[in-house]
Amino acid sequence: MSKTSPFAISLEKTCQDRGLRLTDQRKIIVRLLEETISDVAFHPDVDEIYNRAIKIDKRISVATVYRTVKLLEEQGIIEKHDFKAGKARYEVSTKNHHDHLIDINSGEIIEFIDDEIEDLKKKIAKKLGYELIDHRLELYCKKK
Amino acid sequence: MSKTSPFAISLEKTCQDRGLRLTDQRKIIVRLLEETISDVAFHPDVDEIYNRAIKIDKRISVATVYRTVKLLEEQGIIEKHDFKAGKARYEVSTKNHHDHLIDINSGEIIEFIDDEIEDLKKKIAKKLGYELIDHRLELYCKKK
DNA sequence: ATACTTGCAAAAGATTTGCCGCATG
DNA sequence: CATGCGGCAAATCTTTTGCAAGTAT
Repeated sequence: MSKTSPFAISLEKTCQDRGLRLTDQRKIIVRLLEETISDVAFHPDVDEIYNRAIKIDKRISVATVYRTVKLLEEQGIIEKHDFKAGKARYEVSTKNHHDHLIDINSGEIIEFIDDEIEDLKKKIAKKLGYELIDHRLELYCKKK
Repeated sequence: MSKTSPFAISLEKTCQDRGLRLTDQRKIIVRLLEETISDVAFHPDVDEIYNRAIKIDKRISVATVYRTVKLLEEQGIIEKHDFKAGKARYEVSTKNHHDHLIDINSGEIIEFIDDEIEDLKKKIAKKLGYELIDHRLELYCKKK
């Protein structure tokens, strides 16, 4: 929160600009999600967000977290990931698309960007007669 | 069933070799899954398998489909996919790893293999100090 | 014979939703 | 003040599981 990343134009502001009502609970959730900008390895699931949230303000329910997270995703403000674990994980959308490497032992998530692979994705879609809209690449690895 | 693909060494045989008990219901499920070999666009979910199965033999339950599909996956005989739709989809494992292009309008799934991208994956993992164990690349596209 | 499988229905885990009082813009 | 939002609990959806009975090897 104090550490401002170049992307952190304040999600609260972004939400306001989109005309989303800024309730106390949304402010808290949005603030927590903001941490995923500076902490690239932090991809919380609903429960993690909820548990952190109630520590700040008890007047918040899981339902609200679910609703907020869904709303923000529809707005393209955050992204939903699945990482093979049964529950969804979220992070703030950044301008530059990145992929994920998941440490299958520790569960740690590492983000990476590789232009070469991004180009290839587009090229492959094109070759098959499609336009690339969205994509995901996940590398499940173990430490050497 | 009649059309034998080069990979179809008969899954039934494979199961036997692994010491899996071949019950009537397993035979049916396995036979249905075999179709994912010849029909590369066919990635059924549990319900689809179940619905086809009961047409062949009523004495089969969804629970068994879930149990069988899980068993086969643990054996590495089939693969589980998630494709952003809430439920898991399955296909028989083939020797050569391939990726998926999902038509976001029709839901159609296209498989493709690209050696260049496979190499890149390994290279990236290595660069980050990891060994690539598993990976998934999905391109969500729309027809041009 | 005996350990593994199955069906059924209940349970579990994640996510969604109806209702109604309440807060935001 | 009006519309949208939140809490709560019930409802959904997918997947798992306990139990008693049946079956493959």
